[in-house]
Amino acid sequence: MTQVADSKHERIARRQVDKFDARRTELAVATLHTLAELGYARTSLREIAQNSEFSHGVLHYYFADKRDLVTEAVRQYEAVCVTRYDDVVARATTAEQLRDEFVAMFFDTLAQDAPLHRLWYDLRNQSLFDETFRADVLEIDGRREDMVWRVVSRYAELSGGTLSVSPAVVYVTLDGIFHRALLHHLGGQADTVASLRHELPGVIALLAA
Amino acid sequence: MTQVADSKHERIARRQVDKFDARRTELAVATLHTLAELGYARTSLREIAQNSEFSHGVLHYYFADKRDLVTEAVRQYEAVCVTRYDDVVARATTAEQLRDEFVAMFFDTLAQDAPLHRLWYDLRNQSLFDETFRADVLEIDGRREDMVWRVVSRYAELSGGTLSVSPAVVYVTLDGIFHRALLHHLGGQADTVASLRHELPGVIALLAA
Amino acid sequence: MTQVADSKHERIARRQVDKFDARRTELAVATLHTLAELGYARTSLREIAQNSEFSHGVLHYYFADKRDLVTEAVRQYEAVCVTRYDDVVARATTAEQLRDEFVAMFFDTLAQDAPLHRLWYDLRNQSLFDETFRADVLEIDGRREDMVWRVVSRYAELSGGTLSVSPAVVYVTLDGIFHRALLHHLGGQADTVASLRHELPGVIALLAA
Amino acid sequence: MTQVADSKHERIARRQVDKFDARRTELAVATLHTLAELGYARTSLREIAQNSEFSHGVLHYYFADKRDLVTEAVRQYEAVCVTRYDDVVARATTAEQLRDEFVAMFFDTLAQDAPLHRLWYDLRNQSLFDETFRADVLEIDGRREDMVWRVVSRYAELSGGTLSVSPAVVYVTLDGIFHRALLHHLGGQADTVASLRHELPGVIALLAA
DNA sequence: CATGAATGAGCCTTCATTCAT
DNA sequence: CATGAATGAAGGCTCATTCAT
Repeated sequence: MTQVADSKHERIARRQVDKFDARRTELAVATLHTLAELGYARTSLREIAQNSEFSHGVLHYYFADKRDLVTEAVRQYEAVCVTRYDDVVARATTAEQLRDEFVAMFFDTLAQDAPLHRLWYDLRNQSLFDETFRADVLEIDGRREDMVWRVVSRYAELSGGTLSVSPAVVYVTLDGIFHRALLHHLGGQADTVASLRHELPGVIALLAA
Repeated sequence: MTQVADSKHERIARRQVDKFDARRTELAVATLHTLAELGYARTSLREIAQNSEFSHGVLHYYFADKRDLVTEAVRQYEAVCVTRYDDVVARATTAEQLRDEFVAMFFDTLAQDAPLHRLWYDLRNQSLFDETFRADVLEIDGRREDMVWRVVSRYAELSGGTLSVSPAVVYVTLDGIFHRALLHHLGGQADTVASLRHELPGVIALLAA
Repeated sequence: MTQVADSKHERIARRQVDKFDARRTELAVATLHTLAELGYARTSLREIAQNSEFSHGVLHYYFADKRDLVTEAVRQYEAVCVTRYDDVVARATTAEQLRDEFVAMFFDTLAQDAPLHRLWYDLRNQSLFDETFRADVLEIDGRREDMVWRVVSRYAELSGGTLSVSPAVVYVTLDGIFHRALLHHLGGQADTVASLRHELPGVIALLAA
Repeated sequence: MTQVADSKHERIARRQVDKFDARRTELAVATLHTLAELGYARTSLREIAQNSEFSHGVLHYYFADKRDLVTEAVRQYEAVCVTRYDDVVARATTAEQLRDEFVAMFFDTLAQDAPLHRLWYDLRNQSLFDETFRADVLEIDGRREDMVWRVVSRYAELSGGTLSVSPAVVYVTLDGIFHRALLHHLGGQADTVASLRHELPGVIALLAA
């Protein structure tokens, strides 16, 4: 009977853990939007709570502190942002198609998800000062690198080219272009963004010559 | 005699303006260090003052507000950081020499001035959310781009190569490498930094093939 | 059941709103006393909090800013101070009784509530410089005028006299006497106050001759 | 010789005292304007200095502290404001003329010197909280009372009427009208001011019936 | 579990005052 | 004498965090 009771307790406990985690995730997602809007330093827990359907007390119930909450939010970002181009890679049959679809999506998400992207850069930057997020940031950065590498190496494959630089360099180059385009996009300088868009195919070709 | 008196007053006034500006600069430099240590969001005026030999009231005496102070601090950064490689360019007689000295200085300042560099990235990031510093940031970013371009175009000249990408792409590529090296340097991952160092000459060669 | 649950929520919500408002009022009253003691310009939120049983953070929890708090405090004052003589008017059966009870209460509240009255004059004065409170001040001033008019017109009615001046002039005259009496009361000049008291009945008679 | 030297010293000392006082007066007058614009509580010594041709250090040289300065400024106000109607009284030959000229000047200075008048009320109000200015305020108030009394008693003389109320009541009535007119003037309610102007002659007649 | 009342450290800023020059 | 550099107390306000209900 004890055994039965125990397993019942276990089931309940497990279910509660699930519920707990589900709620954490829910709160983290809600957090992500406010965070993206205001940036890490300017976002208060009250603000987050007000933009959600929860009280700010509940944030402290589910998260140890602000860092814990933001860390969880970053992980939610990760889920979305490290596989973005995988479909493009999967369905591409020619190098040109891959390149063009990649470029299109690249600048599409730039405009669509600008706030979310700047949050990513914000948090990656925090990790220069604060170890808290560093491990998560490095992991996500690695996955983004992998994602980009999948695109460019597939491009090389399709185009018969060879990659002369490391995944790291490929990543920082494309990410650098993205970052700069974002900066000018937010600054309202559409022409600079357009120049970068125009130049991107050539850069890809250069990397995988 | 009035004239004499006037010119005396003028001399005094000029000297005082000089003194005022000198003190402003002094405080801006002190600010820069605290800022570099803690990051923009975590730096308070009191902290800055405590790291100087003055009271925090002095900061308000010399600067209209925090924004004014930080802007001035950024300008101090600029003075140092947008001409760093000019001597290297000036004295280089061969492409190899230019490239090697550039790489050496690149990783030297990375290690030496890591806090200052991360501050730069921090402020550039702030400008994604807050237009306060955006104009200054864009201007400095432009100057950094020019600086990098001077290096790479001189390299192409010496090596007889041609540059197939724009200054913007050259900049974001090298700056992306720098940023990533900084992130790993601060994360204690010396091996990643070493890889990037090892790869940098090839990247330069690729850009100016 | 949803309905039941909703109405339960509503009841809770209502109760909380009540509690919230009750605490606001409580704090506004506490504010009023500190304000009355020190005057508007010399009263800080920290001081107000210290004279209450709460921390100063609470003031910011219940009030948007200092202006909001002081406005609420003024409204508490209003509730007390614009109907003060209404009972006297209601129960008076003869002009003499009305006049005498009015005079008695006039100098009674002068002595009893001197700090509160000087606060009123202080705030009315602020509104000469700062329009923040001007609307509230003008409204309260209007109500005070009405209150005084009710007294004097009832006096005229009972005495068979007629009022030859406007409510505004009646008000400024009696309020002027009050203000001066207050000034001398606080200055310790009891004799001047006594003179004014002695003369007040005649002034009322003159106004409603 | 000692005596001669002494008397020389005395002469110099006297002259320096004169110069000292002259400078005090000069600074106090300059102060008055800034004070009138902003009100007592909102006026900083820096602001005063900036609106004058002096440095703020000099204010501390000539005045012990802010109160000392403001007290001196009030005394400058006094010089102007307690004899304003004396010429009107002196030249009046009929009651109507006196009354009309008084009313004209009354509302003229109201509009012309509104900032100065509100400063007076501000300082008179400070004295309800702060003994510092009380003696000066009471003295000035007494002189203003005398000034008003000279007008009204002369009016009674010319019109053959008798004054049935004390100087104090006459003063507070007319001053009350002035204060209210000022409040509405600054509040932009010209109609209320016009009503009061229209009614003022009747009030004077009533007081000196 | 969830709420929101309450706390108090800390931030930016203002300002009277002191004092070396 | 006069200046203005420097100080530090104090003010309004924000916010992460705690905790009774």
